[in-house]
Amino acid sequence: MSKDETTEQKILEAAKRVFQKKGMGGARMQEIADEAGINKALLHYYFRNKEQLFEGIYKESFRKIFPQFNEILATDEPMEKKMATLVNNYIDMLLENPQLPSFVIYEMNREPRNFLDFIQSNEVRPKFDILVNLLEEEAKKGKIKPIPAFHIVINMIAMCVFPFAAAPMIKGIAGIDDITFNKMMEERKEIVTQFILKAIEP
Amino acid sequence: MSKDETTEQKILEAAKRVFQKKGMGGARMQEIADEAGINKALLHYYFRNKEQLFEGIYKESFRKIFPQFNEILATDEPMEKKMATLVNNYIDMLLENPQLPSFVIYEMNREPRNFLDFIQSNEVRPKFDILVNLLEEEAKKGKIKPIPAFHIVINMIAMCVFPFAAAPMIKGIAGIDDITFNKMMEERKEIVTQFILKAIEP
DNA sequence: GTCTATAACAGGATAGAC
DNA sequence: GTCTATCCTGTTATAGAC
Repeated sequence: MSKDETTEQKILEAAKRVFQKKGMGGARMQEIADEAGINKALLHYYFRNKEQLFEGIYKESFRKIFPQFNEILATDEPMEKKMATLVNNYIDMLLENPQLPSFVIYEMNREPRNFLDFIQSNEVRPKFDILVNLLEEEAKKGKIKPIPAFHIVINMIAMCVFPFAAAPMIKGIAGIDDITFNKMMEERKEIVTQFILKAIEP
Repeated sequence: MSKDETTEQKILEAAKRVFQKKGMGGARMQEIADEAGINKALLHYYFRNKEQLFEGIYKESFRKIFPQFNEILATDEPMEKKMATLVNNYIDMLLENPQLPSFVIYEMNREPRNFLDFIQSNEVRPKFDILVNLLEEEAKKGKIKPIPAFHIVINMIAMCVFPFAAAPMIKGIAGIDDITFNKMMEERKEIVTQFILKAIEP
């Protein structure tokens, strides 16, 4: 943590770590203050209350976890290449933010209303339909199997995201450490891409 | 809720609902008492404390979420049939316990040590290795593609479990209600099975 | 902006009557 | 077994000095 960060930045980083690990309910303002190297009062000086601090972190998580397919899909690469890039980028993002899946899954289930309000704001609305449309077109052209496109998208996201959400289980059962786990996830980029492309071959 | 349930049963059912939705940290003894139609004091009469009540619910969840592959895999059906049965049974269980994935994912990330202790007790230890072994044998025989078997198993579980963990997102984005969601998950039994079998064809 | 001290409250747990 | 009332600890939030 560099020393010339502003206090606000330090707070936000600390809050991110603590909230992502413990969730809104389990997080403690004291712990966030400690992590940021300040005290509780100053925390409240910057963010009136816990709720407000949480909202910021929560929204930021959406921006990352909902892939913005637009740029990738706008290229004129063939579908196979686009799919590979999507999987690669998504797994890369998750390697950098491994706590994101469990955090968002917990919060969206704990307070679905809150969650739904967020994703209806234009700012963080996920745009799966672009990918769904692409797949449907490919199916019409007979270039892929006519599986309902929505399920293909869910499968792709599931295979990318789930291992991170269930990381403690995978590490525990396979008996591997963090470094080996990360290597495994690197491997998955290629494996998941091939798995999907093979599955949707006509 | 039938009226001749014992109080203990009512408590356990209420606790299950509340804990699965809110987790250990977010759950309130008051809320569990309300759901069970009793008061807090009586809750403590039956279960000394929150921790103890929680542990029971948590362990029970493992028993359900870790498929005991043994019986299914012990049959002499062909591999394709076994895979189909696994996916069917797993999705059926999840349709009956839709909150299970998000609950277990949250708790295993919140307190990994606790989680690891549990799955090392023989009672709830998952037995993925049986399926891994089967797939490796099939690969040796050249009957399936030589993809690392561990990844195939993760993919299978991911495609079954993830949609339930991320249900609020799927419902919100697709704009569907619970009934439509459940129908979609029924659909997935066949779709996921075919998706996997196609993907691992030699 | 940052701190110490403290108010205000929520939530788990217990005492004791019935 | 079940209730009401209460205690006690931990946590959020604020007041006020520097």
